[in-house]
Amino acid sequence: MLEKIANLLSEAVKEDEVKVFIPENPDFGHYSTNLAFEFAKMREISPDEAGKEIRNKLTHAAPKGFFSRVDIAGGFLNFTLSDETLEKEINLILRQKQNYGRTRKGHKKTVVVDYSAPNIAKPMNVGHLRSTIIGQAIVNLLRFEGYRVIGDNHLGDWGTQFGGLLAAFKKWGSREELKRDPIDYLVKLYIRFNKEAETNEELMNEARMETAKLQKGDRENRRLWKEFVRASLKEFNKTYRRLGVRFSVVLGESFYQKMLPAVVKDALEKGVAKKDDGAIKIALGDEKMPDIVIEKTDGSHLYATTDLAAIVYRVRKWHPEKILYVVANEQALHFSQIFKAAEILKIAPQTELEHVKFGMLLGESGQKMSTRRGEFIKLEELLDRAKEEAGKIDQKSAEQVGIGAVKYFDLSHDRRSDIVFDWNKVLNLKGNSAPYILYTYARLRSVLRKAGPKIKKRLDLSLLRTEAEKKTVRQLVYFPDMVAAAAENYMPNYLADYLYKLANDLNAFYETSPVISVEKNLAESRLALVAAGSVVLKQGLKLLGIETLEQM
RNA sequence: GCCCUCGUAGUUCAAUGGAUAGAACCGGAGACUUCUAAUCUCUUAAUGGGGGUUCGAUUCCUCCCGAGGGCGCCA
Repeated sequence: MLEKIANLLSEAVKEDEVKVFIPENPDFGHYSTNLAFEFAKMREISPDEAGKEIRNKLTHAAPKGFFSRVDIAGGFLNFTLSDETLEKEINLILRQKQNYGRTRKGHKKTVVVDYSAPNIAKPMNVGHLRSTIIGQAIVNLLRFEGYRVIGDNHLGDWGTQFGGLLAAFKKWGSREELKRDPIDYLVKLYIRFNKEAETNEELMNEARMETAKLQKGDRENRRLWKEFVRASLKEFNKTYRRLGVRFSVVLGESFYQKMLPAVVKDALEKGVAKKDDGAIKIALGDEKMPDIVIEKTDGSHLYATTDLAAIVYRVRKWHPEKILYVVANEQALHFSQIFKAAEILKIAPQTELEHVKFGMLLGESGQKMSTRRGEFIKLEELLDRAKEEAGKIDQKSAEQVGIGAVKYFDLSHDRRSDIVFDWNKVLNLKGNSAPYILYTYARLRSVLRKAGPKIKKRLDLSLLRTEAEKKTVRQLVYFPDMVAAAAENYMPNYLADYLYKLANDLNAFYETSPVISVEKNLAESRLALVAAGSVVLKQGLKLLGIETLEQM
């Protein structure tokens, strides 16, 4: 709708960039534009005059009866949609159901979303939560906008820590224990390794040797490493299943190892990389960014090299329009370096690379959570506690409500800012939370069930005149706009915020407007509103990765 | 030292350069013989400070103060 009005305006005044927004105050209509300010300045006339001129032009361009009124206030033009338009829109919701708001903006365009990326042999902690939850929401949103989306879990399955792990496992390891609780066991082994290595030089050397053997393809090490990966993945998948997260592909860092020498060779041939102190570096020619090492003196490669290889691979394989990296703020410098290098190397000329960054989770003290201080909470533990908390109110829906609450807590924040991790806040089941919206939905569904087939869903807007009803209608129509804004800016919190407001309006409507016990025509109109509300809540939550419940 | 983020009610968070800065939690007062009270209705309270750009600044620029993060031949 927002786009439609912008197009109408832009057609009317022959101007490309027209900004239309949703005014917060409903007295200012459904949509507003500040176009008259700009016009006034350009033509040196008063905003009022400019407004009138635009309004005249618009009435020719707009379909008859589309707006019920266009007001001029200062330099603002305020558009109020006619009942006819609103009615059409609500009926569209009822007809299209979960497809209401779906667009084809991304038709024939591909986006790769790199998200989650846990490390093998380490438990997923709340730090991984954000990437996983935000990443999945972005994947859902972009698909809804018609993009072909490749969700890629860039596993941390390669690196020097495997040397220590291999050495430790060969010395003290037991297959049975690995089977029983793989990640927990591997962590214990790794801790023991680090502790003993402090006093035992020999152990460190062994680890280095094991790493080298693994990288050269030693059969035994390769087999063990694969076992670690498989066991860890099995546990991760349990968590992903709980969270409703699904990847298109899971290509870890190890996947790109074979490509690394080629990346280095290419960079050397293009004259972008140079040998320096025995290592190979890419000079970025930017004061704000240190150069990046892509090959160490000993010939081995690094994180940065892998990332460059991943770009090459993704571009060749999917020809994406964009690659999004849903990774924490802390890695901002790393990604600017990589993107700059990609630019100089010309390995992704048609692809936009973007770091979709997110803030840290801080401990309750407001400080960074750290493993050292024992503040890093395991993801599974968090989910279990959320479930337990929700179970205090209702056992049957505990898992879904609890997990929904955790997801919503994350997604309702601006992803870029740090969040203070407070159990009470995360597990809050009241107010601005998933359970609040889920509860609203369940009540609406209950009304629909109780009404049964006796009452038809037939909308007559002239009957819906209370404040609560009008607010709800207004809010419903905004759904496609909010989804589009959330998708285009990779900001799921726009949608979360919207759903909360909608639920708020629906609850007020629910309190004040009985459906079943009223006169037939009114009942039918209200039931239509209930149905439309439930459709939008369900689909909106689904895009955030939260499943609704019919009863709770 | 250099670079990047961020300072909004008591607390935790919102606000694509727009109109009277919104919520939630906490505190206080009310509402269930009527479609589910995990609900609803009232109520107190905020843009760190100084300049600037603009018709208009929480938002952009600049300085100051304060907080966090990053600057590895780690990932």
